[in-house]
Amino acid sequence: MPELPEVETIRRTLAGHLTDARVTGVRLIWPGAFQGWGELDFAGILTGKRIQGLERRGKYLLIHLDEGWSLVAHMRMTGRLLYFSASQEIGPHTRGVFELNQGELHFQDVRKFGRILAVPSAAVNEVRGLAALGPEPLEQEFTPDVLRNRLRGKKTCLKSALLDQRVLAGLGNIYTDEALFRARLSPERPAASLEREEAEKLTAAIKEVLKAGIEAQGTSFRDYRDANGRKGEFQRSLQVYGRQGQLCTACGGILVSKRLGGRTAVFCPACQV
DNA sequence: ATACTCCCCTGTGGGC
DNA sequence: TGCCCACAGGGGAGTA
Repeated sequence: MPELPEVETIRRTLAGHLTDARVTGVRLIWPGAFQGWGELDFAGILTGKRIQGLERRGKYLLIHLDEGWSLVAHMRMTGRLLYFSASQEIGPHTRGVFELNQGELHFQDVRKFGRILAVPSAAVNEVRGLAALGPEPLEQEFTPDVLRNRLRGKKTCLKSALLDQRVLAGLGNIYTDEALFRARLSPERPAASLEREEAEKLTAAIKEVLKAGIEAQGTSFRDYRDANGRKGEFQRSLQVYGRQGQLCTACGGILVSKRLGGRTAVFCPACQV
């Protein structure tokens, strides 16, 4: 579910509530979502620790605790981290509750794909998935040259390459479709075929659409909510995602959807070349 | 290494 | 109306 703008919004809406809070207890309702470290169990690691700060890397949310521990959380498709200032009844999809000295943090996840790991802060970079993460698209270091280098030698289409978190971190199905439309590039283009000028357009489009997504506090196409349970607004600004069969906002043609690398891409076959 | 497909789950919406 | 199937903001395992 959450892509970079949604995870960033969760981080921002959670930071004020959690920073300096102490974990007083942990209730694992569906333990499969939580993983400890070696012989140390998840609840044992957390209990008593104080939260020092929150960090985002790609679609991962890192919650840094004192005494050298961190939580690595990934929402996958339907995960939510919700903060409540007072004790709150659990819902049917609540997989775990972090009791704090002030309030509670609930992890909800309909599809049970999301995971939260407790790891030594020094070992965060070794966590599978995090280890091979590509560059952060909103950092200055992410340039057209970097993008072209990352796509060099790839045999897949542009859409699949952009979804590969090792190429760059944080794009998912919504924002790849939107970025490709803004750059007027077809998702079917061979990833390695971008000319210099096209890479410039795509780099700019990726940065713009992610910034706009963050500004709108994410896309609530269906499940996504921030830490306060609020929806985002970016679904109102989507130009292609979910609009197959509707009119292209640029040329008035019909948007098409096509399965590429196991995911659905929506695009304008006339505008995007 | 790279690039596919399948799979993990539950809920929903469209077609019949 | 009800049933069945396909599909859903993701990514890991397994396979060529």
